[in-house]
Amino acid sequence: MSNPPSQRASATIEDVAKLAGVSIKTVSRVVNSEPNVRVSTKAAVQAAIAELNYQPNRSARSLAGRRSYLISLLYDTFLAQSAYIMRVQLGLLEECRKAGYELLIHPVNYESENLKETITRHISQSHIDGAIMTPPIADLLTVTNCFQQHNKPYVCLTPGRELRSGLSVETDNRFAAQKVTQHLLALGHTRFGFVRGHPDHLAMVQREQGFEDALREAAPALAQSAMRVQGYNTFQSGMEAAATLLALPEPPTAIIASNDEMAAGVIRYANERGLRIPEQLSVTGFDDSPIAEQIWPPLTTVRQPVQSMSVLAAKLLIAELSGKREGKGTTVEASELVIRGSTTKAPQQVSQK
Amino acid sequence: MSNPPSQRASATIEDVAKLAGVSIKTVSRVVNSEPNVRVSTKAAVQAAIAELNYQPNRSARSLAGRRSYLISLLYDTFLAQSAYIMRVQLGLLEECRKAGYELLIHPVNYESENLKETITRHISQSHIDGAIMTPPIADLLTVTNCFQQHNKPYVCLTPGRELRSGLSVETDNRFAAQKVTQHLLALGHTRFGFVRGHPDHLAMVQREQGFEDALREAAPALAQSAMRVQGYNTFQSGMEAAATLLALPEPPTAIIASNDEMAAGVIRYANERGLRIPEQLSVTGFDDSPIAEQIWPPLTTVRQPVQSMSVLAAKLLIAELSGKREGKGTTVEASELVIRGSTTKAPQQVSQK
DNA sequence: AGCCCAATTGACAGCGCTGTCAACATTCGC
DNA sequence: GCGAATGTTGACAGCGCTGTCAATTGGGCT
Repeated sequence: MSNPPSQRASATIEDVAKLAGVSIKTVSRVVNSEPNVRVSTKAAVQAAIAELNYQPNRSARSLAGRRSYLISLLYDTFLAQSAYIMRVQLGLLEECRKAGYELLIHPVNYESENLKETITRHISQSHIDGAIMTPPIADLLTVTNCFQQHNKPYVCLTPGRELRSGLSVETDNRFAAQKVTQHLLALGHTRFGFVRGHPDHLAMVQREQGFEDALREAAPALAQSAMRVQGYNTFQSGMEAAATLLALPEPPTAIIASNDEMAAGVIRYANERGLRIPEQLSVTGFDDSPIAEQIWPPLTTVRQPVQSMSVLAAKLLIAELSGKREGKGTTVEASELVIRGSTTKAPQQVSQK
Repeated sequence: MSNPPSQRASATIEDVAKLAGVSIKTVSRVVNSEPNVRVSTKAAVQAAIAELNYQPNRSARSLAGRRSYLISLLYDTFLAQSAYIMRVQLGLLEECRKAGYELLIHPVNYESENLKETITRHISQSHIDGAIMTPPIADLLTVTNCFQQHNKPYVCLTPGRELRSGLSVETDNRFAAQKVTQHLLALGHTRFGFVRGHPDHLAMVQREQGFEDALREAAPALAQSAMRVQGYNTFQSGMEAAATLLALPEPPTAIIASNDEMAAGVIRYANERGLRIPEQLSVTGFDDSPIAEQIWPPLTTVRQPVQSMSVLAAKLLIAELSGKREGKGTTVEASELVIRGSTTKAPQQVSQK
């Protein structure tokens, strides 16, 4: 005879409590998986929740409690168009949805003067529970300190430095770059060009170190003669780097780019110049972003488990928020060399030392 | 002598009220730009707000009032990795930030059985004020009806159908496709291949109509002989479409793909087969996504003002939410033909009718 | 000056939930 | 079988803000 609560836009905790014949607080306990609820009570409450299709109100929860169930993804505006960030978003979203969190997307300019204020404001205004960030944001002490001060947990994806606090999910950039270089060495290449990544992105520096490691290990002279050019992670900067490298009197026969976009730029430039790839020039990238398979020839690169890393990052953060961190804060995921059509044996050289 | 409120994590409306010597409610009025506040009072309150760096608490606002300052972006999981969605996100984010809104990212599977429930739950649980959606989600009556029922405003980006209610930002797909086709006709092409877009994405159907329009206008026989192949908006499906088209006894000399990813797939397939582009085959895309400039040869395509359209969509929605809709709900933005290297004169034909 | 209407302001009751704490129920140890 | 320890439950007071409505003020007019 009473008004069915289903008519309401959404059932409240009170409706559930009434239906289950318990107090509001007990429903709250069940919803939040708190201990000390009798099994039979719990079942009754869950039945009521299911019947009313009850969804806790996030605003009320956030206002009353200490948690907002909001997680933020921070990245540089620069990356905003990258396939990398899309994959990160997907991974995070997947995990957030499972755990009942919402994801807030926050591109910020990492070079901005008032970055700290921007982030402080974001933290306090949006009431986020924690954040996940990618380089170069993750590499800024200003930012991580800010989170520390606010006592908000955060997870850095592939930070390029040791984290004083906070969690991280990393990958073996240096080792992977070493493997790429060794792959080219094994193909007989001796004249190398290296396209550096964005200098503020420390993971990029690690890639360069791996490159150096491999060359030095093979022959110090190689490291000597290899040419390094600065790039900025973009397709355009890859083209420019290629222009520089291929204009050398003794141009390289293999170019290692610190990411796929730049490698694609190199290939594109070489194509324009009529260079045949890989016969006349081998090119490698890093990341295995979609573009690696969409250009011709397809790119030899390093596959980063971006999506699984993001899922992991979300899991770490959510575990931390739930107060049940398992194990240590840093997790390393392996990457994998993917050999495609952009690399082959070095062209015949005039001489051999 | 009193404790400086700046020590607190964040100032509350009460702090501001005290400092300005007015009531909480008056501060609320100023914050929400409500009328009937004396200019001098308003100034005093604003000064206090500035001094305390006060940020209203979104949760409290949302709980007490009717607005959550949360907007959702709905799109199909399918699109989740596309450059298109990235650009949409950027545009929306830009505008949301200006207006103090947060953006919630919601990829959903448009083929899912319980899509309606998923969205209903999203609306009620996250307390969103409104949503912006892209096809194919925007083309589903189930979804738009759902928003209508909940009385939540929404904006559709390039919906393929007349909207019964709701706002939209559109572009002249049909006309643009016509222009592309005319460009190829002017280059002397007579054997056309058309790669259809995803059938559930109605804007893609409009593109096909534009193609038909142009052919019929030029010569009905052309429309007769043109070959249409189904694609699904992906690079991969573009490659498959190309395989079908180029295996024909009389393969086309020009292939019009309904988006850039598929066009890139066509070019990639042609490359693999050793076909020279554009000399032996002209290819066009649609959208002007980044890939258009990253492949070789660069793609002749139609530039969609995606970012400005998204900004506009956000503006429309926010205006609607603020109760001050200006003008009508549908806005059409112009697109532009961008001629690059993937199209040229038709190769010499054996005969001419 | 006196009266009325509109502009301006504030008191107060929640929004739906969680934290605190006290009340009550059950179990354990001996 | 009794007190203590523990498990289980609910009453209640807000969280920070907005909506409602009543109180107060200021002007314009006669």
